[in-house]
Amino acid sequence: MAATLREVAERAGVSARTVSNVVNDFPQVAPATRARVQQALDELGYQPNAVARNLRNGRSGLIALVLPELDVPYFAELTRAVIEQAAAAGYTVVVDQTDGDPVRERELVMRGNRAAMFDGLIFNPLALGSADLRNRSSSTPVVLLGERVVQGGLDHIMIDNVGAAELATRHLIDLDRQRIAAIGDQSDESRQTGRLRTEGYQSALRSAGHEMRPDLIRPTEFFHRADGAAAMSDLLALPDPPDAVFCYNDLLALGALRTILSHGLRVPDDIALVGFDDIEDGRYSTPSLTTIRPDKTQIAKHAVQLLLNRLDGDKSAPAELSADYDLVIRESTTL
Amino acid sequence: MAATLREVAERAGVSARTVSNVVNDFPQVAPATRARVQQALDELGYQPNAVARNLRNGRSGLIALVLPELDVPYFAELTRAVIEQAAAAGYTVVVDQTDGDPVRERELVMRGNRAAMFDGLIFNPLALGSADLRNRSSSTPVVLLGERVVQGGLDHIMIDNVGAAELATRHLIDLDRQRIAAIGDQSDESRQTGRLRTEGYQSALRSAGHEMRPDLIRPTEFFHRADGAAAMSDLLALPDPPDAVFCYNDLLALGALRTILSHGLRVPDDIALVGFDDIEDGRYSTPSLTTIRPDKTQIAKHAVQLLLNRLDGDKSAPAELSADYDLVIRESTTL
DNA sequence: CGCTGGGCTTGCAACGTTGCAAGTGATGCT
DNA sequence: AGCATCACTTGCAACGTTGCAAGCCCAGCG
Repeated sequence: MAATLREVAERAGVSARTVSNVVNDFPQVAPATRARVQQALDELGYQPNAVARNLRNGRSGLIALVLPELDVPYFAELTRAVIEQAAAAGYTVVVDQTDGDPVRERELVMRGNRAAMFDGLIFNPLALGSADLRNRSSSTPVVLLGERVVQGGLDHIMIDNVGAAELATRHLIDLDRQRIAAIGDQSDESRQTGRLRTEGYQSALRSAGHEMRPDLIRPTEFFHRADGAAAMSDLLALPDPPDAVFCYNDLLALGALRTILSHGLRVPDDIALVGFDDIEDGRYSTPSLTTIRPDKTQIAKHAVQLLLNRLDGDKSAPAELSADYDLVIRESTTL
Repeated sequence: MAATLREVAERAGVSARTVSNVVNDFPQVAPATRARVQQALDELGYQPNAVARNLRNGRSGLIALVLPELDVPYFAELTRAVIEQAAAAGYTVVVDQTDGDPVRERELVMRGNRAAMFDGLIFNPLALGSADLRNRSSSTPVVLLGERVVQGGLDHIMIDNVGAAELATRHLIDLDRQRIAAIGDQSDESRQTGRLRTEGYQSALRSAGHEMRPDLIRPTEFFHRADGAAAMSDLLALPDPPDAVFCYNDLLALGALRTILSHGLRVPDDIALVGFDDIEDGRYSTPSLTTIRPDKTQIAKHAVQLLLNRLDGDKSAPAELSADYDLVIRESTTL
């Protein structure tokens, strides 16, 4: 069905090469010829065959974005930004979900036959750790997103999790809260996010001279609403429950919020709440959610730019870039 | 860097064709040869070049999912389902966002050079109407999602919007609500969703003998939280405000909920609320949201299956499939 | 011992595109 | 008139893969 260069050439009475020159806007084509070829192109509705092009010039024009879950708002918003950035550079993004499954992550990132299709990868690991990533056999360039799993050796866009968690916790301290809990700690070695945020949380408490109560640090398996709701139930069941909670992401906070409200308590009057990620849901909850806002556009921009540099043969040392963040104060911490 | 068939062949002392036979598990290869080739494959870490393969057999293995916004939860959840279904069939999904911009929709779906890259499209139109879609010049098969924009002639997966809206409204009637409002009407010809849901809403009111008050039907430009919040403000400002609201999607309902609560009113005591889509946010809001739940997995399954059939040369008449839905009753309508 | 057949392997060509270098014809200069 | 120059156009080859049909070699049979 689709017309080829050769067919257009025949119709216009020129060579395929000349048609190619017209299609690609090469200067060395006589105006008259160009017009004639253009007409043939239009008549046949010619569309360049992307696959053949890609084979010819050795690139597929495709980059893969590999992340845990697409329907988690933070990732959905990040994905939007990555797609936009990549499109601006003429690249197309394929999104792959791993559900945090190490087998799927390995398959997609390490050597999966899928990999041969992509010029590069942007990878937000959940289960895969340093050991895995270090001996990747595939030569496709990767940029990592998220906390630092690998010490050097790979391009990486991250946020200062410790600093951000400190900022969030200090905000609660400044509100004169005495029993500040944390939801989202993770002991699992491969999941650094939780560990780093706990580090920041503790550091803030310590420098404010607060008591450190291990029972106020609640681990969760995932970062979903359900985990936040369950952890909050546990906290409320304590003999001496918290008057403030720092949740390691907004979904946890929204789950916790639901539990608090259904216990007849008020936010922030009884319990103040801070989240992380600044997803849209938190801007419209009641009360709206105070949160750490990472600059998602900047993350996407850096990631795509870094990857494109590698594709252009940039051989410089692996980069580690930190994205900006700030604290957005909303109703959940404002009396 | 990546090894080619020829290189493997040289190393194993056979022809490229034989290596290809091994890679593709063809039966006609002597065990000894197979073993030797396999070893060479392993040693070189051979990965088939997807682009060359695709050129050879005329398919790219790529389907595009074109939708308005990826970071709207309904679409994110739908996208997850489509990716899973497509992956099961060996296809890779490229997600494209149009932001409801008719120019971008046209570019992507009608003839954009992007289109030549995809074997097929799954398209959820927002701005493009029947007139546009009917004279598509591209020969790439399309399956449409959403309300029926085109009368026949194209494959289509839809929900019975009128029936679902009737069900939602009847639920509010059964609660003895007297002044039932609707948020999300759309006059724009190309956006049928709003119109159809209004139709169902009105039909339910009519058959229950309820008064029809035009001032209780609020149009919105988009289906975002902000639109719901604004429309709800207007409704509350009426001399005779509603005691129940049917919102045409969950985001509108969450926005409306926020407005209601911030006015010191209670849900469902003062105002009962029903949404549409069953996004996860609505399951964790306070109160949780009664909503129409379309079977997203089924939608994705039908869409992918229908598209794959077309790719396999199925020439049967265009199909119009309706996905199932049901009413999920939660706190926003339970006293 | 020669011929047939089957098991296994191979070379060629093509998918649609573009880089390269060579080709064409007309123009201008000496 | 002859030659260099220029503007434009072309054919060839190759990207890595696989369908096709032909080829090779050995076993088995007459």
